[in-house]
Amino acid sequence: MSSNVRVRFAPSPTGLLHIGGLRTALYNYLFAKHHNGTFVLRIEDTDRTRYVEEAEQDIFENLIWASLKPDEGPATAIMNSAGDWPRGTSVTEESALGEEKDTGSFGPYRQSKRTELYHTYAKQLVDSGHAYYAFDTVDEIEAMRERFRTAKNPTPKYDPQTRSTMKNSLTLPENEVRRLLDDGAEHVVRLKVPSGETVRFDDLVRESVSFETDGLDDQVLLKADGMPTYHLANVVDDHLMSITHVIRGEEWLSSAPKHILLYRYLGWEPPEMAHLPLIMSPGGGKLSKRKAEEEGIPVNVRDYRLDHYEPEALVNFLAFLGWGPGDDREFLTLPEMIEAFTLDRVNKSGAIFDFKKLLWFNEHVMRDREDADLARELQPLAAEKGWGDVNERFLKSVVRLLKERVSRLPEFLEAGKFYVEAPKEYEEKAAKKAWKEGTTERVAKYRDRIAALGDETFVAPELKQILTDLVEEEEVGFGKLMMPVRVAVTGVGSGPDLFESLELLGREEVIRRLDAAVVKLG
RNA sequence: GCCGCGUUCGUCUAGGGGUCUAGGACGCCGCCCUUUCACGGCGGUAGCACGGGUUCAAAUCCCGUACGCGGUACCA
Repeated sequence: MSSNVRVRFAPSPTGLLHIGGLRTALYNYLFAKHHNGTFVLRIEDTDRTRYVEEAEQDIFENLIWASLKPDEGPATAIMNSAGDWPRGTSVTEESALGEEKDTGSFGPYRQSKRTELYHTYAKQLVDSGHAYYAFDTVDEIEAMRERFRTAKNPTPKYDPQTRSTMKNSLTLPENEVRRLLDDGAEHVVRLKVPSGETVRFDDLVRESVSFETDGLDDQVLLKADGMPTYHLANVVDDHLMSITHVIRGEEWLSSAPKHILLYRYLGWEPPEMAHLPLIMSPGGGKLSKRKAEEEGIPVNVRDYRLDHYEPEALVNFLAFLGWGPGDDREFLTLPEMIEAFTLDRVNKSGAIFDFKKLLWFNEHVMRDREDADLARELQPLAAEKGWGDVNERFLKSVVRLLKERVSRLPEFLEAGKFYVEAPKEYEEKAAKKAWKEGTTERVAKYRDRIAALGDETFVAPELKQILTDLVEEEEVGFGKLMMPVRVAVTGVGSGPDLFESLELLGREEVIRRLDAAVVKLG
């Protein structure tokens, strides 16, 4: 049973999907699903100068990777695909934009394909006296700002005061306006903002918000290139697409009153609005690409996908940046989040991106996954890293031994490097601490005893027993032999269970490494 | 500058007049477990921005200040 709740995620294809964008999408998705509603994807490609070819594709891929598949959206191969997308893989080639039909009946879902609509409504606004044509060039507007600029007002607006000095259909005689229009003179359509009014609305996150219209400028609705601005397009589309709730970032709060005015002048009921707190950089300020990367935080969702982060972890972490279920749970599956999600639990203040906490979520998700599953995902990475044709069974053992000590999938390859490659050198501190008087002799003895083991008996319990017996005979502590063996075999002083590791390496390899260490460290 | 929004441990948050000597989580520190390191378990550290009100009572309501953030484009 579906309700009439309809929300949209409306990114602009001006760059790769940003982590903040993903959170906005997530909250929209959660809200929609919580109410059995519809999650719409709309591409706001009205800025032709900033259009980035690969951006749209990137948005689709990453939404699907994060399990936030839109119910309605533009026509693409990936949108029409089954849904599950392989973790951590780039799929650009295989999923090239297709010519399939849109999913949903409120399309087209790309604003660049809806321009006639915007012109119709812009015309309607002009005819009803709530908008007007303006013929000023960019230079003329700049000159106006220069003219009215004062210390108190560094950026004069195009508003009821200044518009009377400009070239527009409010100041020009009617026949002149007609002539300019007929001649195809470059022009824009501007919203005629009233003076002396208060626009108030109830934000679902912030409650009552109000603005004085005197603080607003005559927003351009239709640009000279014929494209609408965000303001017009978003209002027209949200209405035509029957969007019931607009859930977007706080950076839009300031323009909300202009939207309210547009709904009013178009004679439409505005949707409910919810402005989400921004995701902040640890150093302060909106988490911008540059700022984040300076602090070592990737901002593109693609980076996380290609780096094999667990999508469930990223989603869980992002959900908690500005929202919480209200109880003590920290780990929630997507269905659990859907169940718990309400806008009144969304916070008002910005949330700083805590990278360590993301890693904690990632570790948790990884440890919950099956060894075989992780091994399968690891295999291509291992091959890439030059691990040779290691089989899945071997990788599964590596995963089992290392799972509790890595934060991200690729780290298996670093932490487990010694499983495929003998140490070239020994960590100095560890070697010095392990290799003392008599060590060489003891290691040699251990080497000889385990060398005598058969293939079936070269197993962890046996290897441990032999070492235990030997330290007893030698009357030394367990670590006096265990640590040197560990350093000899792995090169470092810490790591996963030694005997399991020896078993996995196999007799020949272990003997080789022990011999090498006796020579180098003895 | 102007407009708007915000402010509980370092961070994410619970809390919405008395049950708050403010709860949980990440991080950090310590202890335990242990063959090392981790994992895990236990414990600790640390916070209501400030100043005025209102009230018998305020982290919670009101006002102001400070600070932070956003907006101030023919970008979204």
